[in-house]
Amino acid sequence: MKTYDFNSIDRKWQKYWAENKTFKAENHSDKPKYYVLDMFPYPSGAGLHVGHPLGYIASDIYARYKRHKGFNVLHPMGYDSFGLPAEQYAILTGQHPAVTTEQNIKRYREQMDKIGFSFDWDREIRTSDPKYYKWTQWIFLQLYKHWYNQETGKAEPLEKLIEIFETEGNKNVKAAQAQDTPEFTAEEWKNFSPEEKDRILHKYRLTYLDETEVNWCPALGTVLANDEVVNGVSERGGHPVVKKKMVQWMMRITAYAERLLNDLDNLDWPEPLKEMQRNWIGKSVGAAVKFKIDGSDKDFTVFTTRPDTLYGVTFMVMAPELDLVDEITTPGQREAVKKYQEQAAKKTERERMADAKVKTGVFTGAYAIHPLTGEKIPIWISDYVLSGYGTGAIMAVPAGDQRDYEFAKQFDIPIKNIFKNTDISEKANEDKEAVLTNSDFLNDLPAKEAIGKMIEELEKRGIGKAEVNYRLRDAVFSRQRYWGEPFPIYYKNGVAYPIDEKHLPVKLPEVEKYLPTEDGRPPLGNAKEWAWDEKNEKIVSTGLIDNETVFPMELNTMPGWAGSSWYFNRYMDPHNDEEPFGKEAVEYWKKVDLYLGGSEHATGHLLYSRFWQKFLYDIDRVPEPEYSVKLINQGMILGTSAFVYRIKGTNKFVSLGLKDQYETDPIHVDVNMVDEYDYLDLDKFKKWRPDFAEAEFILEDGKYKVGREVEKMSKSKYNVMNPDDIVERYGADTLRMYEMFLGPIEDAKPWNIAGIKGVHNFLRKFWSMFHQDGVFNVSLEEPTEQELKILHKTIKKVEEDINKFSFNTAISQFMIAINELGKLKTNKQKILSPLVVLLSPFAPHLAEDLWEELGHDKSIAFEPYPSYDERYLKESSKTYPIMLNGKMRHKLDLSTSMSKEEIEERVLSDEKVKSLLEGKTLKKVIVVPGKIVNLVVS
RNA sequence: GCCUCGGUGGCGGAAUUGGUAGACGCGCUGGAUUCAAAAUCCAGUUCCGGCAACGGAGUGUGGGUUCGAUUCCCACCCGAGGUACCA
Repeated sequence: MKTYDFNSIDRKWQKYWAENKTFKAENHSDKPKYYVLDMFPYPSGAGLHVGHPLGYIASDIYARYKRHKGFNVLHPMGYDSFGLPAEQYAILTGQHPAVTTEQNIKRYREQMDKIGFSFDWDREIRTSDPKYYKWTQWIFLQLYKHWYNQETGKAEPLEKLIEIFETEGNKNVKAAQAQDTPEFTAEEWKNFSPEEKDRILHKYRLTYLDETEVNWCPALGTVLANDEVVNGVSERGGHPVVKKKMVQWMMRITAYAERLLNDLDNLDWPEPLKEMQRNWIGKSVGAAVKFKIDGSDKDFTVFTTRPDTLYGVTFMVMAPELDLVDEITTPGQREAVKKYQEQAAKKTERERMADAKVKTGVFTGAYAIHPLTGEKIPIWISDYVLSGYGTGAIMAVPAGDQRDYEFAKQFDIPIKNIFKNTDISEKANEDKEAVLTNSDFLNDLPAKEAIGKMIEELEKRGIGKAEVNYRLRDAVFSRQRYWGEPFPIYYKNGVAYPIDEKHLPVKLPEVEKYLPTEDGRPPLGNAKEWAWDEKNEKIVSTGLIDNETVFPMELNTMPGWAGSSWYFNRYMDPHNDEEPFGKEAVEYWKKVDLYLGGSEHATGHLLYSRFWQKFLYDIDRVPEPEYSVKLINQGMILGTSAFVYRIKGTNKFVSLGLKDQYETDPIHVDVNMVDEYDYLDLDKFKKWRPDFAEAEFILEDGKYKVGREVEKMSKSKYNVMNPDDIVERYGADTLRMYEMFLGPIEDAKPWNIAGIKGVHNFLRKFWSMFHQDGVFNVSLEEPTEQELKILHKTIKKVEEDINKFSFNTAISQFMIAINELGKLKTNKQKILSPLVVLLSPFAPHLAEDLWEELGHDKSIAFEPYPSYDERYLKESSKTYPIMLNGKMRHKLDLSTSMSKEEIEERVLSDEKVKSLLEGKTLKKVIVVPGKIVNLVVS
């Protein structure tokens, strides 16, 4: 007898879709377009685990749903295939990263194919493919050739800037630029040497070289961007990170800070994610105030959000790294200052954070002059002031800032109380409602009013002005790595020059070793063919470098986020060799309509890609300033780790229930060696690792019970579950539906297959409705009113749920329908046929198969989505709860056509209601039609 | 510390312009089928009391608004994520 044979159904239809290119998206269509995108994966050696497909399944359901709704759907997939693990594997084994990457991609593809995604694989892209990174390099060059004009609020070609320089110098130019840009006239500009001009232009470019303090990770041998450093250690591997000054390529993302911040308001993104980006950008509004240095004509500027507290300043603090510190330090203090600076420089990020509780610092011996009172104010240095934020110097107001307060207490600096009726003997008063005193013209004002007044006064006297500051910093774009995009850059006399666009892609050269060179240069320093012949415009052997005609090329590569910052646009036109993507294609697809991915990319990929999109928008390459207006975060699927407990210093393992009697170390064991009742397979365990071969056990009831804990899924925790086994055992449709049934997409949830039976049963029941004794048997009879009601209710609810991305409740609706129809033993074609279409996004393999059995010769994928008929949703009567003071006491079936008055009359005449009201006074009757009747009694 | 989100049965989770709390699934209990088991089907399943009808309690805790609160307001407790000397 034939049964629901999911394995052969899966294979049959996966083959069919591939052969017929069912999901190929065209760039022309009469249908409206819809673009559904998943964050593409990094193809790691471990393969897909059950967490990866969660988002892919959700987006696939929605993509398939949209096809049924008559949309031309773009649903692509690709690989973020440059990255660290492949390179580290190469260092260990000598295997070229391209080879392992290729293998991993093959495995990923096989696994994805088994789940039945409706991707258009003809559009697959890989960031490590020269045909792709050609355009990543191209975008880099465009950034290199543009500057950010704050007057027009967008990026403009450098030629335009040069024009301005030639006519009026840079005096009136408002640009995002380096802080140390000198001021010059048109005349001076014309007299600059070409090198000087280059150097100056460099200060304006959107990508530029700069010696900056970077996060240097010695263990990884590379620099890291701020978002790659978590709690003072590297995100990958958890290695210590130190500050180091290095010349690096930078991305001037700060130019876009305001737009990146403002445009968040128009995005339909999860609120926490938007909040993370807002905090990361960290806008603060305040004032810049100029302080003169006592006994010198030098001055310096501080940034403050509380200019109203200027009268409370009792000392100044500078970051120890600030150049100005050396200039102002008095001979007497020189040694102490130097010692402190050295200490501060040596600290790792982590140490600095750990030491944050106690304020440290040194007096420079110098004094500043208070701009309003003329008082002498001592200047200190301390690492609680950061060189990278604001001007790296602050005015300290111990009465109004807790950090300044602690510093003052630590070093016995006077604290001047500038707040009325406030006790500051214990801590500073940071309340903005506090009213000022001892503050001259600001007396009796709260901060809100005083800030504006102070700024007005500062501007009038020319000693300060309103200013906005951002926490966001320019992004480091260089990595000392091999497996990334090379820069199309060479160096002549220490100045960087671009390699012309027509020579792209600049292909990654072969190297013998993937480690840095012996003299500490990045891995590309090992390349034999890595020099630029300027005359012949081609890459030649490094041995030919003469710095006359042949020059060294850039040895750094681009970071992981380069390729992922624009891939969504490439999918629109993935095989274009003339442009990154054609105008016509982007005009058609415009932007991503639905983007699915994890929130861990909030301040990395999701911020950088918005930045590049805005740049591409400015240079008129894309029609939208935001590439993804709707974004959903899928939650992580966590693993359920298993532990055995080894008695300290022995090779003896004690079962969970008895472990408290011993001193033990918990050890992760592979979850595949543990059964569903948490009992360990001892034979497998002994064979697992050689040092366990002789293991002894202390059992309870003859068995070994493991401990369980929910953790992130990872190879090292031995808690990874692969989707392949589930697909083999239950079929792809069961995996798809089960992952969705687990709970809301956004929630993190531990993986357990306890409930998978329920979903699998549903699919088998559904199959059974079309078959009798295993033989296809569907009736052409007209459905009854009752059957139609079930159908139309289901259509309505499922569609509502899909539109809310509430796939777990949509699946519940299917189960309810099947239970109800099962009771009626329905096998009518007119009921089952629309239900198959409805189910198709969730269980596409089964749906295709039943669709074929129903006599169709085309894929179900483009079948119109059934619509519901209101008439079948109306109830003729409803069971009303009858409540007494809000508590349910009785039920009555009443016609839905009755008016409020009729309902009230009918309820009050009911015998049971009469008996309930006995001995009580009825004060009020509340009737909510279709919902409840509430009797208010006393 | 600050920001954001959340707290509902044995478990995953439903339900909010305030209106029958616990849909659906898992698990569990009983029954049918079977020599038996698995599978399947039927019934029950928030907790307490009761054979039952029924009664009482109940959405983290305490208060408030309301005829009526999981939903709104106030205070607090707990958990998750983010962030941390950003002046």
